[in-house]
Amino acid sequence: MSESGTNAIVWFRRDLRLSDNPAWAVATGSADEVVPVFVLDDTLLDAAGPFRRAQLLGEVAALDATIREHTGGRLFLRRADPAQVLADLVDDRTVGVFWNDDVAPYATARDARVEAALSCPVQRFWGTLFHRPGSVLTGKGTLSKVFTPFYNRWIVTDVDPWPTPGSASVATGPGESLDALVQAAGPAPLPPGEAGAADRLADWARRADNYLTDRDTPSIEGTSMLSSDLKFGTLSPRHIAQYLGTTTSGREGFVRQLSWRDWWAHTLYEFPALTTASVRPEYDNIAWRYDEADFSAWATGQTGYPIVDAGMRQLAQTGWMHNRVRMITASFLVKDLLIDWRHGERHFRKLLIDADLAQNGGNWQWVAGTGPDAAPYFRIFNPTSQSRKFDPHGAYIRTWVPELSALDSKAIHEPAAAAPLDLAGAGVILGDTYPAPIVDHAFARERTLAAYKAVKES
DNA sequence: TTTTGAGTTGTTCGA
DNA sequence: GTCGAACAACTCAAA
Repeated sequence: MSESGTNAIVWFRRDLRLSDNPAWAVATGSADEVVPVFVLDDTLLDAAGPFRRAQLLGEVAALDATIREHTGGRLFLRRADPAQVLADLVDDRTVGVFWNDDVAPYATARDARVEAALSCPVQRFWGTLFHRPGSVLTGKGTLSKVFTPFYNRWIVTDVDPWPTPGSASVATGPGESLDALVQAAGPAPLPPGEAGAADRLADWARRADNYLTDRDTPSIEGTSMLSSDLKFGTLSPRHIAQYLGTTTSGREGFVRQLSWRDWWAHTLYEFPALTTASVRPEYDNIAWRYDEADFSAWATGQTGYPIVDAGMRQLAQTGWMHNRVRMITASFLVKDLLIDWRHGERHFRKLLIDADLAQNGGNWQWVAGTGPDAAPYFRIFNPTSQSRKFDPHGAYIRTWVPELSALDSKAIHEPAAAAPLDLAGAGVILGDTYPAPIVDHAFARERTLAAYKAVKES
């Protein structure tokens, strides 16, 4: 740090980029020198499974490299309590600490604590969202509980103008080394940093026109693959939307999904218990069953429903799952096994590279029918129909459930109903090389309808 | 205040 | 095989 002149501290959290970052931009225009800081929080690190952990560490290392390349400075790294780290950095030359806010309850509590511990001004921004919470409201001034009215407002809401970066120099103190942690975690699953994100966005722009049709086919790359960038903030949602435009129905449909992201974030900000309590409280009275063996079969991809097993194995092996299959597997846990959605939410949150409290919690509540604007409870996915419809040739199943790969495209969706000769010819022995279904869907469907109906009538 | 219309991604049944 | 309607009835936004 320079011996004289003012400085501004930028606390990076889940906005791991320099471009289109309001906290960074304002800070670099507010002082002679900027100190970029990242604090590794063991609470968050421990909550992350191996994939997100490796991605996070890769992103932090990449941010350091970007700062070095573009400014000659270094990211100041510490593994400690953020309130302590930041309070120690502040001195009488510090004009302020700058960061982009996060809607997660852990983050809002932590940030309040940090702000209280600091003796200098704090400037907070909403660089991780398209529109700030509270800025997209119904005519009555409330957050819409139905998505479409939210979207209709969202799409016509003016964006807050974001400032352009200033010319401050960047401090060079690197703090602690991450090398040991990075080495232990292994390489990031996705090419990290703004460079990796820019490549993914450019790639997506070549495919986005087909989004509305291709997004439902898990065997092809029909989705953006930008979820990790939105999680870690290597891309801003505004930049994504601006880059893609809405000139085709596919692009428009994708930008609509960015609106869903804001809606869930705004919802979590207003309802911090999104991952622990049903938004529709009557559904917290459902008589969930918790069967350890069933949950384990689901988590490890051994349910006997090939599309479910394929998805759960993709998650376990890669830290990512195709969106259509996230719905199918989540529906299976809740509506076929009648296991509380919160168990599934936690499992996904642990393993997903892109796990985001608002998105994961909101979408689990959507699947379970317990959330705002959720699927009606009687709309129960049939995993076999979903499989036939969205993986018609079984290509996705064959990739992740190789013991079924020799079955033809008719038999592969439902091995338990296949002819014995077909199974034998494909080397499949139910209950041995591949599990028999752990539950009968028709029975499970009736069981779930009854359980949901029971709490509505009480 | 009352009314009206609409609601991410489904399934099943019967014609 | 394809199509439309019923499912079961509710909540919410907006006029």
